[in-house]
Amino acid sequence: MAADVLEDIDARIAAVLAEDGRCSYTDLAARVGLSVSAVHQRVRRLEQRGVIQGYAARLDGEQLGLPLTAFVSLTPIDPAEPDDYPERLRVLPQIEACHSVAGVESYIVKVRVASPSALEALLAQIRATANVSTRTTVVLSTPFEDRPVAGLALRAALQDGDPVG
Amino acid sequence: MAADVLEDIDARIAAVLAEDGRCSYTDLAARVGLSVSAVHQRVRRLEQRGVIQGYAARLDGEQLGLPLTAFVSLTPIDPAEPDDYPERLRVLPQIEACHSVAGVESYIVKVRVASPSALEALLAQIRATANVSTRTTVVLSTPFEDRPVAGLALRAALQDGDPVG
DNA sequence: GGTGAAAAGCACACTAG
DNA sequence: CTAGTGTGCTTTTCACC
Repeated sequence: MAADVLEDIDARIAAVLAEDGRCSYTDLAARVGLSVSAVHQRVRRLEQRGVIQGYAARLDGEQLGLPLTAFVSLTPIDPAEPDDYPERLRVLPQIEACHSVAGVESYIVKVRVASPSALEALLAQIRATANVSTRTTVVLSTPFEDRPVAGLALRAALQDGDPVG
Repeated sequence: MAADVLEDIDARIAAVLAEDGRCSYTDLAARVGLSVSAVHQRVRRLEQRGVIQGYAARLDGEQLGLPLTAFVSLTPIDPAEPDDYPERLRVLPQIEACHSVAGVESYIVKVRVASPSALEALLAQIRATANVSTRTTVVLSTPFEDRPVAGLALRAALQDGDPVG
């Protein structure tokens, strides 16, 4: 389905909304050089097609009382088991993301917790609910995160349709 | 217990905005059971305090022509070098996040590219600009990602102030 | 695909209690 | 914090190109 990459205008709309998710259609229209209705229509189409999956406030984990981030790599203990790990892990709200990966381990999950002891407890929960062994990498600091998807900014800046990669 | 965790109401406001970043103040007020002016004031305070750092559209990388995600672990080649890796890496738009971590490697970055060959090129760029060796873990699929920060949903659901973690 | 105009709704800054 | 007022802007739809 990756056959047709986004149109240039749509890419620029997406780029603006990736940076400022609350941008008004009026502003958006001015920035991309279209009428308000046209922009509105395009945004709705992007939402319907699932290119825009939603809008979210970016929150500061530290100020929310969850200063400790870590990546946990999971290795199944019983390889014969059905692979429903994501469903099992989904119930743990401390898990922010879950990726199936190619490598020695099967999954990488990103977690956010309040303290080292909370991390300890969470790891126990992960091992118990998913029947896996874990390897944990603690995050010391995060210079940057959640940057706009690659190429959008570039394409928007260049105002052309050159493929980026 | 974390010195000053968010007030309950603020946590619920943050939870709503984390899920629906374009929610109107009118809706928000109805959902958290406050007047519009009060909610407006609280949101502004949360933005000023940096608890809410901004708003972003969540985009589908695959549909944007960047179907390949990977985690790249970096190890400095020259340990005597000044540690300005984040600044050097920031110029590469394919890098979505950069974390300093405790472990064998010094950094983990998350990248999004169009193809395996684009990944190959990016890895060369990373090694060249940061003078590091790399270890790459390719993401096969992402069952979930960017979930609302842990505890917020819980606290909002329970509508009380029990600590989570 | 695009425009522009009209009605309804909302943001925002007030005020007073 | 609530409640209300008011202006201007935004959203949304509709007819039309």
